[in-house]
Amino acid sequence: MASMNEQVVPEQRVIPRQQRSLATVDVILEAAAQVLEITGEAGFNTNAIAERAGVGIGSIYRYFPDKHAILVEMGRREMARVGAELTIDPGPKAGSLAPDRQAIRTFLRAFGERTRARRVVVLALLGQLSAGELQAAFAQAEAGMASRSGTPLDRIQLFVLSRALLGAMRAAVLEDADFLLSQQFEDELVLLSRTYASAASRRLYD
Amino acid sequence: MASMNEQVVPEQRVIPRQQRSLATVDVILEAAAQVLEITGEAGFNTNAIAERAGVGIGSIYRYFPDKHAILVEMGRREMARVGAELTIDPGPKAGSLAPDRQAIRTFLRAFGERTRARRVVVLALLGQLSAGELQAAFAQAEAGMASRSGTPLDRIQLFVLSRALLGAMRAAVLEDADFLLSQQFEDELVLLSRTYASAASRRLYD
DNA sequence: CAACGATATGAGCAAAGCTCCGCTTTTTTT
DNA sequence: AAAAAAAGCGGAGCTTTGCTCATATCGTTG
Repeated sequence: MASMNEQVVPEQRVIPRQQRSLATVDVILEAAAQVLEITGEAGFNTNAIAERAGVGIGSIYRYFPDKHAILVEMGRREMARVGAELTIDPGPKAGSLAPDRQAIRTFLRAFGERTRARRVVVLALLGQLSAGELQAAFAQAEAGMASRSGTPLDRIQLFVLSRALLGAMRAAVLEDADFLLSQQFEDELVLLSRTYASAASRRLYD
Repeated sequence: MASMNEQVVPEQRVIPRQQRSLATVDVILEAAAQVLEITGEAGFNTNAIAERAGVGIGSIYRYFPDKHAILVEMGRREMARVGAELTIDPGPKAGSLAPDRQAIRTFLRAFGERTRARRVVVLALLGQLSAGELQAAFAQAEAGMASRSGTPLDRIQLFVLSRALLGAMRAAVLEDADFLLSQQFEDELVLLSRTYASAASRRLYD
């Protein structure tokens, strides 16, 4: 269903070809983020977005099939930022168990930073986007865990590990946990990942 | 904010006193569930609910402050069913590590059963209800983990453990994982819980 | 049975998502 | 460079939907 190489437009809408239209899309998304920050989710409506962006409502619906798609694209871009930090991430050469920990820490910090910068936006995205819509964004991180050196996990184990980590991070953001950016929280997530991966790869059930 | 002893009515709405009104609330909630199952989230609107329930729209708003509150109450009742199974749960007498595992298994199975019975409803609830709205429902399970015999966890560790488990279950339901009711999935969650709790209580960071 | 609170109703209001079609700008064609 | 075609833009207004409110009926109590 999802295309792989266009940058911007979801679903059966027009693909922008001129620079003008790409700029319009950017303006709309930026306005949407601002509306969200200023008026909260309650005031997040298409008219307000159009007005703030200085474009007609029609222009929004030229590029987005519906209002929700705006959120989806915002999420995609937000997560791309976080994902980018993961790839830039100074992957350790020494083939120890280190990759996990480093990736988790990087991911968590990038996540935390975005939350600080755009709290309401991240909240809305985590709250409104479906699992599938967020999944693609996290696929990168998941792949990282899979390709870890010494611990081959099957698909169920990989699922459990990635969703458990995501669930803890998600909850910390949504519930506004004061320890989101703390050292201990990072440590706990790393510990969780490490202990489970180790036991799971050896299938130490009971 | 939340009251503690009324059974039915959220927020600043009228508390029903006559049997008739209690029945009305039940009828509305059942109709809401049916509308959700039949027409999906798209068709989940107040008019449809009222029509299916055979009551006026006004009657809905007599007992629910807004549409979302209907979902919240549905969630509360759904979770109460799951929670009930937890308390009935044959808690093991021998003070081993068993409580966790048993609770997790019971919880997961009850969860899975409700999902089979009312798939769309559970999906909508997990998708639409906020963390805080679901939190109360899971408080019981969390308390169970806290009062486990030999492993004292601090609040961050408890948060990580409970949200990680919930995150994995939630994702399995939302993403329609085929292994939701499988033995291995249960085993993995128990393993996750056991390995992390053990290491965390001894603070084995790195 | 009178009177009053509790319960029920549904027309209709207000707000918001979204369409439609005419207008303007940019690109392509000849 | 003019004309034609394509792409982009706008906003009045249609439609849906959440929700209110004035009115009517039911149930209970003295």
